[in-house]
Amino acid sequence: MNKQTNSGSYDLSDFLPYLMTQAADQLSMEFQTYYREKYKMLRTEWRVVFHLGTFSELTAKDICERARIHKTKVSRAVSALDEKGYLTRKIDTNDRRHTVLHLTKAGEEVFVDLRDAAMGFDAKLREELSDEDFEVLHRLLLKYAKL
Amino acid sequence: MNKQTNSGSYDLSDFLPYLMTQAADQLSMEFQTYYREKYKMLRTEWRVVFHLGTFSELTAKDICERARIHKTKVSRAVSALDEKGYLTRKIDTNDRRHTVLHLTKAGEEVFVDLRDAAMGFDAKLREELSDEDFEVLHRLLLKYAKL
DNA sequence: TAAAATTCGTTGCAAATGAAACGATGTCAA
DNA sequence: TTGACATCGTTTCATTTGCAACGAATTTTA
Repeated sequence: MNKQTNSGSYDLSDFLPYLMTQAADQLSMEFQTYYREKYKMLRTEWRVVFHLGTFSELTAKDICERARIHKTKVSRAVSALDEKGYLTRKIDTNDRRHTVLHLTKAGEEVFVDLRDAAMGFDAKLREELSDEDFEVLHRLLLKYAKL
Repeated sequence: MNKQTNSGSYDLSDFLPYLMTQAADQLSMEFQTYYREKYKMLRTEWRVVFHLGTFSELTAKDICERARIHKTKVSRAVSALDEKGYLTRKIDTNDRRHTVLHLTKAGEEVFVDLRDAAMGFDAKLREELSDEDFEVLHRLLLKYAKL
């Protein structure tokens, strides 16, 4: 019924959180290499770019909530992207605690490139799966991710 | 056909590596809290304990390969576990570059407790899934994790 | 067998992370 | 009003990580 190698013993690969973490790490590797090498970006930076590319104008807080990233990490990612010239920050005149972010032209180009790369990678993965397998996987991951 | 929220736009939750990372993070959270608070252990430390508990005697190198963890991290985890009194190190007399590790009595108790907690957590997750869903999920994760 | 190369594990250093405190701003209630 | 509290984002500090260099032990090669 299950895939234990030693009869009676509990294997780490039976532990779903472990197995999923390993799988996610393997799947993320290739794409991570791409944005790290091509744009010298960290994971949080690429996620911020993605959210801004998709939703145009967001505050750091918005990104924290959407992406479930701690505000410290987002703050540093935003600073790094600002220094790279990929986004601008504009203080909200209605509530000066808020800073509205949006991508520059250069940032937009990075977004388009990375989004296309992600879509291509995704399409490739999907081709290897039957529709049924994909449906189950996507549904369960969505459920666990609580997105 | 797919779950996009904005027609025509590509959502991050469509990107399998991202979605799986988020799901894995959510699933790992509860268990992580358990070993962090109860035993002040880091993730790598619990994994080392698990491998030693399962396979009794291993070198640091063995653990690196089995768990796909960098030797630096394993080295530091082993040192930490040694200081906590959970394992012993014994230089291999046949090849003095190797150090054979194994759990102490205290380490064994930690292993049993954590393994049981993991099994319980796993069983709870599985109850919520149909056999078909579980089969698909487990098979695909094993495939991607390349374990 | 001597020199070069390899392996195992550790260490030093720079980068990345997490938690808590902070300043600036805004809200609410006395 | 003004004083207490909440929010947004940054900064500081301690911890964790990744990379490269290293020492000791062993194997390979010339």
